[in-house]
Amino acid sequence: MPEKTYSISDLASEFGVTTRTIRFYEEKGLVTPRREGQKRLYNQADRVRIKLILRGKRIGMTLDECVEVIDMYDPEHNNAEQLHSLIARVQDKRARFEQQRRDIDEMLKGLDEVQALCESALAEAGAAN
DNA sequence: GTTCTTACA
DNA sequence: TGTAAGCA
Repeated sequence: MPEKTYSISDLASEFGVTTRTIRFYEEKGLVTPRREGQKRLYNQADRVRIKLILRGKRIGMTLDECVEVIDMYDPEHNNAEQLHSLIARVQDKRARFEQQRRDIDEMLKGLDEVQALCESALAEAGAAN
């Protein structure tokens, strides 16, 4: 039987993105839906690809990284390469995010200090007047 | 009503 | 990516 297809709005609503987003991904070469005249027709593979791209984006991967990983798909050989590559990226992301968290904690600490200084200065001013 | 392209923010 | 214009 013929493969199920989807319109751009079908996928947009399913994944909670706008049609603009999907067309944008196409411009970037992340997906290449077949055309029926002018209309884009997405097949199951296109659908999965978009789903994977959005998943990658959620974990901090750039669109380019998503494509790199997705295009490594190689079921003929376990996908070992792709999986190892993905694991490496995940570890890298984790390290970066943890560093960012430390940086933010430091800034928060700095804010606490400044705020405390300001408040004590106000308290003294109030006591003097 | 839905999708498309193009262009600007 | 959002938004808008002008088509089909």
